[in-house]
Amino acid sequence: MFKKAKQSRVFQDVVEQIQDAIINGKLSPGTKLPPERELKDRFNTSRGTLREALRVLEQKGLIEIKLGVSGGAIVKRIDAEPVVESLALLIRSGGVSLEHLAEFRIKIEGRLVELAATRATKKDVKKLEALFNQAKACYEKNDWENFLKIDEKVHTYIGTMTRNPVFQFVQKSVHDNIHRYYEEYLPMNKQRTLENLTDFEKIIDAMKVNDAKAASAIIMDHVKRFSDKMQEKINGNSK
Amino acid sequence: MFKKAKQSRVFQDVVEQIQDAIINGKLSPGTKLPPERELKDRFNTSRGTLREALRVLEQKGLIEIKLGVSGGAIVKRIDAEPVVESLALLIRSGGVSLEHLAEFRIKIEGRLVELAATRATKKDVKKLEALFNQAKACYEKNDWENFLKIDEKVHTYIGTMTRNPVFQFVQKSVHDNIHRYYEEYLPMNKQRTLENLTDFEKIIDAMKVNDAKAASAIIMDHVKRFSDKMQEKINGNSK
DNA sequence: CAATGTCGAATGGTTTAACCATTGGCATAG
DNA sequence: CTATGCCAATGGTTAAACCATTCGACATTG
Repeated sequence: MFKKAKQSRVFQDVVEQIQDAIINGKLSPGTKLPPERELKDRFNTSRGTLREALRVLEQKGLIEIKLGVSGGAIVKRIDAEPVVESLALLIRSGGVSLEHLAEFRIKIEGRLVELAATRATKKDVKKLEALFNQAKACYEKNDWENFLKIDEKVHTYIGTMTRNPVFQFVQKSVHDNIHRYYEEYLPMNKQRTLENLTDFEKIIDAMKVNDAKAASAIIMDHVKRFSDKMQEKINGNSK
Repeated sequence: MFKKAKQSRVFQDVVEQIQDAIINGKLSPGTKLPPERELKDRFNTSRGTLREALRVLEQKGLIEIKLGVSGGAIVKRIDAEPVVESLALLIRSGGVSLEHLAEFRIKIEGRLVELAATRATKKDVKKLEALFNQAKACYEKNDWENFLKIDEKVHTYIGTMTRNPVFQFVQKSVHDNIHRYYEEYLPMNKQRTLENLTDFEKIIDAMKVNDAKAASAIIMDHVKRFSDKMQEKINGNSK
């Protein structure tokens, strides 16, 4: 019947006005807002209050604030970063275990790769091959740290290949957060890295011919195998 | 080689300290932080700066601020709200279309229901049946608005049944945002509501016997059917 | 005694005015 | 022309005061 009475906080009104202007395209990405001392007059408020509004907008990822002369608030292109960050907060605090994450990956990543394989272009394959060569170089130099970094890039890039931002930020959030566990519980070695590299090569081959079914099967096997190993390790350590 | 030099903004340091304390469980949900005038002394900063930090924490969904005597900042239980909100921003600004969301649902929701069906308890089935009866009552009273609300609750509850918070967050974020589109582009009618209700009943039957495969097939068909209809409607309207 | 009204203190919200810190351009010296 | 250093614009921070909301304590009234 009734809505909650709107709370009257001046800075919220300022946030809404600027946010609406950005969403409606009245302020495009790259536009510089006037300096604080001018904005405060326009909104007929104090600098402190205005700055609280700017903090909120910054946190929402709508503006970026630069220092110095010719600094100020600049309208940002809206991206998935705030989603990834808040999802990360949830994961880090919300009783999300490695097992939860692994289960999610096992169920979901096959489908994501399916989509990526279906939509893979020659350019995508080229990009993947470039990453493969970097990974191979790390393998040969026994540089596990950078190998893992490239591995994460690969997963993120495959997310991009879906051409669907929802998949992209889910993939990014999961991998951002799973990586910490990897480093802690599943230290790489020559054999494990080779295994990873082999899977990677197989996936590229499947992507080349847009074989969604094959690509999906490979990744699901890959994820499952690594998750099981990590789980073993964790159980073993806790004994 | 080098990391970006940390920018020196006092309020960011305050945010980090409080955020870390919350994430590490040193501050549990429900805990009240000291009043601003006391916090400012503890952090050795001014009230203005402290308040900017509180704004950021509030926006992150980590604290809630109440007015009046015995008011103040209270640590919140972290939930999916910030994810939902930032996702909504992305969608509203055109970064994510209905098509993107629908594609994601079609690929993912089957897997989620699989898991839910596998883990369904008698209590879960009872809860679903209760929701079913509410939905049926709305159907008979032609109360579409509340029907949709219950429909959303059902999807959220099925997310809960996975016993996996990652699935829960994703499900909630997607459905919160897809719902707006439903109301705008796919007004319910008697026939469509009945169709929805029938699918619901079938899923409950599958859940009762933990038939993951059947439950998954039903939901995937359901999602696909409704997404197609909505897409048709949108394409039709834009002509 | 119970319901109601009133007041005051605690706390967040806002304002003002000043100063500090960073940055980039411009003037000046070499 | 180049390099140095100064200056002004702009965000960051501080301090002190006042306003607005809330809630408990106490008084008033029936």
